[in-house]
Amino acid sequence: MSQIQSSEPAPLDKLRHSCAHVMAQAVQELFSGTKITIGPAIENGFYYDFDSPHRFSVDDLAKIEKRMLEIVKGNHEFKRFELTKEESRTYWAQRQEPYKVEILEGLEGPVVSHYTHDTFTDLCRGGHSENTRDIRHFKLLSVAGAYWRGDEKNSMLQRIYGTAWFSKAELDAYLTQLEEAKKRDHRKLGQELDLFSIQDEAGPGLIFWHPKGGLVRKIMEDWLRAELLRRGYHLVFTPHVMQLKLWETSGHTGFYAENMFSPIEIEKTKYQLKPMNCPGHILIYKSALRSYRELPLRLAELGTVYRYEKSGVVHGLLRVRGFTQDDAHIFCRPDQIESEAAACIDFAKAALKKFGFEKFKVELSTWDPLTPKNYAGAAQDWARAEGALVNTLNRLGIPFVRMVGEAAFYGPKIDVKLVDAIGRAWQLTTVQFDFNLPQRFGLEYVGADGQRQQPLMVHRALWGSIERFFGILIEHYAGAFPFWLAPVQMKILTINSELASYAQEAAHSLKERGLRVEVNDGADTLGAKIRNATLQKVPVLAVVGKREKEALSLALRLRGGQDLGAIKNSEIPAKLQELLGSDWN
RNA sequence: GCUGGGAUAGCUCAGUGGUAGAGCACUUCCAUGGUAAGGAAGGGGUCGUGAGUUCAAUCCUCACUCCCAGCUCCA
Repeated sequence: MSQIQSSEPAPLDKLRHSCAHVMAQAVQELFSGTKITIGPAIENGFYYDFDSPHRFSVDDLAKIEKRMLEIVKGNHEFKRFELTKEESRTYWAQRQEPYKVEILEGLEGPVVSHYTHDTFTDLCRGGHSENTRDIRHFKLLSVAGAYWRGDEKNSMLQRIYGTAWFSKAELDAYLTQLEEAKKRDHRKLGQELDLFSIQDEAGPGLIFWHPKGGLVRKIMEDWLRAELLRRGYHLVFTPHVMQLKLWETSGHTGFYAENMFSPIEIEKTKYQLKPMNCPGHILIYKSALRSYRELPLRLAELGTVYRYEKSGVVHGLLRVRGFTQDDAHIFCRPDQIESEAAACIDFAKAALKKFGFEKFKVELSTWDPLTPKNYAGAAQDWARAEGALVNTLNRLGIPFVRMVGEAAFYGPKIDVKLVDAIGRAWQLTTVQFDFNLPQRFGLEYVGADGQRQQPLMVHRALWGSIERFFGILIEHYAGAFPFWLAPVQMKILTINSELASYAQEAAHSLKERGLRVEVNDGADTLGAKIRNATLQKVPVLAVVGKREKEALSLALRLRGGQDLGAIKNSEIPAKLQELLGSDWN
């Protein structure tokens, strides 16, 4: 059932929602005492939430599917009928479906619609297939917990997820896609390619960057630092622990406490591990009397922060407890706010595009005027800040979704989200407007008229965090990093042991010319060496045999299979540059 | 944090109330091979941690830690 959908759902959504009804029927038949709640169509499928004395396991799914197939083959029509709310309440109360009774409370209008097929009826706004025979190609996927009405204060229901399609081909394609997504899971690839690890002995959500992952990170950071300097930022470094009272001034102990590690006490003074970089940059701003001529002052830091995340939410590189933000704080005059916000968005586009991302979703997160106590600052400041961000987005012609109540405690923000290989959306870029911290810290600059003024602040991170962005990159490229980003760009493989010294010499000379080259001169056969290097997704394989040695060359093969034949060592960089184009650097 | 499922060699996993096994990886030896796994031998595990039941626990019970799926929350 779904009472919150718009009037006419898409045909595929109708099919999926109908499939959810059929599943609910099967579940209620097979597991007595099961109460139904809601079961909408979702992207790629559907779910239904049940309250049941039975604990559903993956093994139950096959049983439920079998019964569903029988129901579907019964060629039952989906029939709509209406009851007044009062009639409906009686109906559901008699059937002992308390969740349906509760849903009714929230519905408007004198009558509510119901849908029936075979023996099953649901309170439902509708949008259904005509007949159960339309539902042929479905599969139940998983069982999980879900809070009633999505509120963690409510009881936990059991949710069964499934997928349904018009044709078998579409269903199979979707299931194959799920398999493919699993293969490019960054946690799996991170281990297989020896990029990073998370160690039980060290703690959850804390990342160890291995040599190869560290090298990719170094390349990412080099690109970013160069771009920061080119765009008028200053690079700074600030301490990881600072006195707790600084965080009281900033408001973090009040508004952000539940996300912070506990303070550390030393010599009777409390220190706080930093959850954000802003106060550090503010102290640098305050270290001198600033002139309006210095603004905008853009302070950037690859700043490592630590945040307490609930144990159930840490996830590979994508949700961690210690991470490095590509952070910056821009101190500016009120008349500069829109141009600075626009420059941030331009920078963000460049930073994502460089890594192969073209598509993303933009959200404008605003405060919720109904709960002002969750935010710092006055209503008119929030309105003004929001107006500035809306103007910027409109002027750039960027479509966005407004997210009420999603703002940071100190100001509204523009967020950019990317969708990963498995369809999850992850927040990366954030551009946040802040009129609050400048006030709390008493920031000033001397205006053209010699009067002290208060600057405004823009917080921004482009990749969000290097860990998260790296995780998404691994999945995006399925571990096959483009040549310029690959930790090992070329692997030289010897045919027999007599070629080891020539291979080392060739590697040395290519390294001198800036290529990241490794040699495999071990005892494996050539076939095994090729297989290993291929599994490591090395972009260029270079085979050395007697012929190549005599011609001072290497026989190159690109990832993907393109055979370049033997090329003289001295000509290799130029040849690769020519072939690889934008992947070269 | 919540619901459910897990934790056995570096990795992927099998297995049993009488203290363990495979494949890959690793080491050594043989082989010197031309584009996705050459052959042989060997080393390696307090079976996540701590209690309990038992003559005996990797296996059964409980607690904890961590991991996985989802929910809630977030960069």
